[in-house]
Amino acid sequence: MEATTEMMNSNLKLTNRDRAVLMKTPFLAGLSGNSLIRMFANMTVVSLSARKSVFREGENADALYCVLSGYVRLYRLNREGREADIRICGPGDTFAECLIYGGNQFRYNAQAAEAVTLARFDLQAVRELAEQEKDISKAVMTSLSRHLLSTMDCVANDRLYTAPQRVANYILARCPVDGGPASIRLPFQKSLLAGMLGLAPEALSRAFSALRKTGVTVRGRVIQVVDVQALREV
Amino acid sequence: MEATTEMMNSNLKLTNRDRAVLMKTPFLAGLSGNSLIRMFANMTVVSLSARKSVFREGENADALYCVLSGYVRLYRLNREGREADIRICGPGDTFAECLIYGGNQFRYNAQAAEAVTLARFDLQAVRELAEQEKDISKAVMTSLSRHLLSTMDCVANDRLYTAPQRVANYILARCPVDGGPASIRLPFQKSLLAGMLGLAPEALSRAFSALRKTGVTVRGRVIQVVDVQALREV
DNA sequence: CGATGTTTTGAACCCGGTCAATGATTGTGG
DNA sequence: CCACAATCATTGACCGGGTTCAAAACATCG
Repeated sequence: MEATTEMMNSNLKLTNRDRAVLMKTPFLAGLSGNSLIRMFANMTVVSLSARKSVFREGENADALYCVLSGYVRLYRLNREGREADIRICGPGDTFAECLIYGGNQFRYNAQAAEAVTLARFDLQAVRELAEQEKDISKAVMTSLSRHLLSTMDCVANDRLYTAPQRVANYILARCPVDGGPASIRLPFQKSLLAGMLGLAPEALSRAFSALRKTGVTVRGRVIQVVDVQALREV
Repeated sequence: MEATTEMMNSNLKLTNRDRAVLMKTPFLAGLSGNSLIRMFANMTVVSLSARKSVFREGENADALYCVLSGYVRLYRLNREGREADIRICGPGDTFAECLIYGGNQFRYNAQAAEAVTLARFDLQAVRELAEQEKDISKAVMTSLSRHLLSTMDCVANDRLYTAPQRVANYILARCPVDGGPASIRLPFQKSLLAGMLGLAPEALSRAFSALRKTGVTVRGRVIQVVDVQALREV
C-alpha cells in the first residue's frame, strides 16, 4: 500500500547459505536434478522485515513457503482479536504446503516474527509438478507427514503437560547430551517461545523460575542446565 | 495374549455399507479401477470390540487404518498414565497414514471407543503403491492435507476458546441449517466428545449446562438448539 | 430388578491468563 | 560512545476456567 523505503518483497538471488538450508528441507532434499530445476523455476525469494505479514487467513492461497532465515509465526485470531500461535517455522520449515491438496484459501495468518527471507513457490505450479514427478510428490508427502506428526505432538503436549513441563520438554529436545550439564541458546525471543508452547509470556517467565530449583538458569537467551537427567524427572 | 472367545482380529468380507464408506474417504475416492484393486489386495478387515487396542505407541508400525464403522480414539499417555486424546476417528477417517513417510513406529495409542470395523492396509505395500501410482500418492497427499488442517484447527481451538465455546463450535459445525432451530444427535458417548474437545467429562457437562441459557438443551445424545444464530454469538 | 457403566452436580484446588508496575535489553540518533 | 526511547522480560496481585475427587442421579443391559 504505502510506498515505504524499507526492503520488502524484493526478489533476490539465493545466497549460498540460503541455498544450503533449502537443500536440506524434507521438501527439497532427495529431489532429482531435473525436479530441483523445475522447482527452482517456480520459486522466488522474499525478504520481509519484522512483523510484516506474509499472508492472512481467508486470502486466496497462491503460494507455499519455505523459511530460509528467521522465524515465521502461524497463528489464528478469535473474534476479540486475541492471537493463538499454531506453529513457529524456522529455517528449513515449510508452511502452507497443506494447501497443495487442501483448499484454496489460507487457513491462518503468517507473520514474520523477525527479519526473514523466504522461498516462495507458486502453489499451482507445485500442484502440477507433484502430479508429474514422483520424487516431488514423495517430498510433499514427507513434508506433510512430519508436519502432521509435530502438530499432533503439539496437541498432546498442550493437553498432557503443565507449563514447566512443556518448557522442560523443549529444553530437553534441544540438549545435545543425554546427561550431566548442558547449555543451549534460544534462537528467538522468549515471547515467541511462549506462543509456541501455548503460553502467555508471563507464564513462560514463571515456568523458567519454577525450573530454577531443578537446576535451570536463564540469562538472556542462554539456558543452562545443571543436570539434564534431573530435568527429565520434571 | 489370553485366548478369549470374543471376536477380534477376524478377517471378514466387506459389507456393502462398509464398501460405500470406504469409497468415499479421501484416501480411496478418485482412485482408478486398477489402483483400487491393488489397494484392496493389500487390505484386510478387522473387527474389534469396545476398548480393545488397535496399536500402541512405540510399537513397530506395519499398517495404516481406515474406519468403516464405529469410533477410534487416538491418544497419548503421560508418565503418570493420564490420557489425552489427539484425535477421534469416525467412519471414513484414516489414521496412521502419516507413517507412510514419517517413521516406523506408532506415535500414539489407538483404541476402539466402541465396537468398530476397520480396513487395515499394509504400510509397506502402500508405500510401494504410492511410489508407482500417481493417483495413490495424490490420495495420500489429500488425506494428509485434510488431516493436518484439522489438527491445526484443533490446536487453535484449544488455545483460543473456552469449553462452552468449543462445544458451541462443535454443535454449529454439525447443524444442517444456518439459522433458526435445529437438532442433532451425538454419534458417540459424551465422554468421547469431552476428550475430543480436550476436556474432562465433567467440564463438558458444565459446558452444556452453561449453554442452556443460550437455548441449548441436551437429553441423552440428542442436542436441540432453539436458535442457531444465537448460538453463534457465544 | 439388580448391576454396571455413564453423566451430572458439588466443593476444593490449582494452573495459567490478565492487568499493572517495575527491570532489563536493544536499538537509535545525537 | 552515551543517552534516550522503545521493546521485551519479570514480578506481583487477582481472577476465572478447568481439573480432580467424591457422591448422587441416570441409563443401559443382562
